Amino acid sequence: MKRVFLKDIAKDLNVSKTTVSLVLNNKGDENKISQDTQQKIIAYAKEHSYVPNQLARGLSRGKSETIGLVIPNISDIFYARIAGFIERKAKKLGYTVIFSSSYEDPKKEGELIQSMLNRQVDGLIIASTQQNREEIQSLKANDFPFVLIDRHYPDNETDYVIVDNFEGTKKATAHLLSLGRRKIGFVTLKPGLEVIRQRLLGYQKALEIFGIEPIDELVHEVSRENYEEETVNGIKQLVQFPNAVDAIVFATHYLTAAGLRELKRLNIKVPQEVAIVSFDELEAFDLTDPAITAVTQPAADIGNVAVDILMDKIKGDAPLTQMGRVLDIELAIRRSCGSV
Amino acid sequence: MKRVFLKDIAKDLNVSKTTVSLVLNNKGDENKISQDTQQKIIAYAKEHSYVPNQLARGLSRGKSETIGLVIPNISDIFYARIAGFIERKAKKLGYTVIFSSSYEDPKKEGELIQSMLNRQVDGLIIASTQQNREEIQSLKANDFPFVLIDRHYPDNETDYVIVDNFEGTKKATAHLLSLGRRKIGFVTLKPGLEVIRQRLLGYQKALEIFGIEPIDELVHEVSRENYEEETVNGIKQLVQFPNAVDAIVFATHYLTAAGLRELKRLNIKVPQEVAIVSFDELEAFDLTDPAITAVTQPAADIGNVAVDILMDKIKGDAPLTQMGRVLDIELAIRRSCGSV
DNA sequence: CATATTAACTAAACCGATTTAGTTATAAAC
DNA sequence: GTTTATAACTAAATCGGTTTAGTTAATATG
Repeated sequence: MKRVFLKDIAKDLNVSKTTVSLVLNNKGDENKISQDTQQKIIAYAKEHSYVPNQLARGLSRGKSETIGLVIPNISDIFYARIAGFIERKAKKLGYTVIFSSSYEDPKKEGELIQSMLNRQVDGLIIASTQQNREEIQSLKANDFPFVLIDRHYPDNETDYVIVDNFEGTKKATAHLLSLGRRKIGFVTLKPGLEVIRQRLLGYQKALEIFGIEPIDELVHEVSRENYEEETVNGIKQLVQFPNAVDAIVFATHYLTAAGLRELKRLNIKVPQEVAIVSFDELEAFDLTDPAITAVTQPAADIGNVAVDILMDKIKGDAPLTQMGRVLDIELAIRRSCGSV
Repeated sequence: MKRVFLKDIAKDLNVSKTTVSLVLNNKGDENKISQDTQQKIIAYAKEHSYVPNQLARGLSRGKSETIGLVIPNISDIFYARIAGFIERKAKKLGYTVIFSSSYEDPKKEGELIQSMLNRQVDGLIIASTQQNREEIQSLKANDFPFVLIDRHYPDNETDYVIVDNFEGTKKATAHLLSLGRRKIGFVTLKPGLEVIRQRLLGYQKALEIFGIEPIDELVHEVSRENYEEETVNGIKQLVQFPNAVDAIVFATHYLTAAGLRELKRLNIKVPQEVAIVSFDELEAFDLTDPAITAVTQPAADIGNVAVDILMDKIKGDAPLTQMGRVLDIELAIRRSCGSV
């Protein structure tokens, strides 16, 4: 039951640590260790269930077989799903994942990245607050393997895997417009994130395509910290504005949930009076009353592609060019937009 | 920009590694290092943004300031929420969290635990598949710090933080009964997990209290791998059984979602024809049609208490007795049970 | 003035692996 | 019968810290 180390195996079998290490790392043959000795060592290791100390191994090899995941919030189902795919794929490749949530705090994000570097992660996957250009650039300058997901620095040449946010809200808004809605509100987060800006632009683009004059008051921006209350206020304004909206696009799943909650409280019929569409979704959005039309994000692809790219980087056989991958999003059409 | 090590600081300042190490670990005073020297070292370290290599430190100290989290599935919002609280609290205490999902595979769970031990985690938080009694017992035998969450081995004396599953379904079922429902179905997972057994027992207990004869056919057990299809079948059976049910209790959030989906497809009015109650919930359960009455689990408490107990263990100042904490659950009453 | 004490350090072992640069004994080549 | 090659190993350095057991010089004590 007591732990056994390389040293112990070596001593007990009267061979050197070197030999044991080579054999257990499958380098026995190439180092011409006799089959006999190899068998002995392997058998002994198995019997005593030897497992190498990863700290020691990591220290001496200069790598840890660990990748770091820095996201805004592991409790957000969107990131939780991505984390699941990343973990599964990483594990398959022999890597362990350590994660930390930044809660959208750039300072904290910087610390987390540092702390992961101290822990000698071999690579990083980051859904950045996008306020850490320095930090990211320094990673790049040091040729440290990393991939940005969900959010990237558009003018920074890095590897990234994101979704087409612009196209997402454009598609969503256009769908509402094509169904005859004309006064379309947009409930979103206060500016700061490029993804949020893209979603706004997509919304505006759709209006433009349909020849609708955008009205500033129809765009309601809430703070992340106090989004529930502010969304409530936003909805109240949007539905009583001199010319009230006949549809609302929400920029995130939680804004949608908060918004729909308030619409119900106000007894506003969805979609008859106000149709709604959500960017991103929660798991029960097909069961809500009404079921919510939503832009769905390919969490599996984001996670898998990110790990793929990162592994290329870590292995060093990555193409020299930085790789940006913009994944398509889909619009899951349900009752809340009034078309079904 | 280039990394600096203890050695470098020592050389540049003409002091020994020992002195530098002591000072940077706040042991300067107790080792009577002069204020002068301390200032010099601290200034130098800050200027060159020295950060210790955690692998080296971990190796030599025999601990890693890392805790391992083994859960069934990080993408399940229930575990994702718990993970968030664990991470936040752990971080505050200077610990990093590494996580892995077992996907309910006991073998995999065992490997994950091993792999975390190799990585020299200082402690483990495990939501076990409950098929690894050996592994857990061995942890305990070796006095390795760990806490079970969500699921525990009832006859194994370990620390754990769980919720009162029995009371949960009992409360839920009793609520339906008190509203006059008499034919109550139970859609649950195939046996295997103690938590699932407890939920079944709670359901049965409530029936017993109300003097209702339990009917085997009203309990429908589905496999985890194929739960969607089997839940669909289960619902079909439950509503057409010679004497069809007037209510259904679901044992997990995803069974509820699948079940409600099917009830809607069958155009069965909820709660008029069939009332439903869920054990555990999804984020939009208050927005579904109808809003779903659910037993809510205190994810924050589970996470926080688990970390508290684990830290006591790690610090070694834990009470010698094993600590079991059974947290209360609440019933969030919404429209699906027909009372509102 | 010899001895004990203390302040301010440091050399070197150690944690548990990996890896480089050899060594030794035997077999093959000339 | 040397020399060369090869098979089968191993000693020791290394990774970057922590920590134990001293050392040295200055000061205090009797």
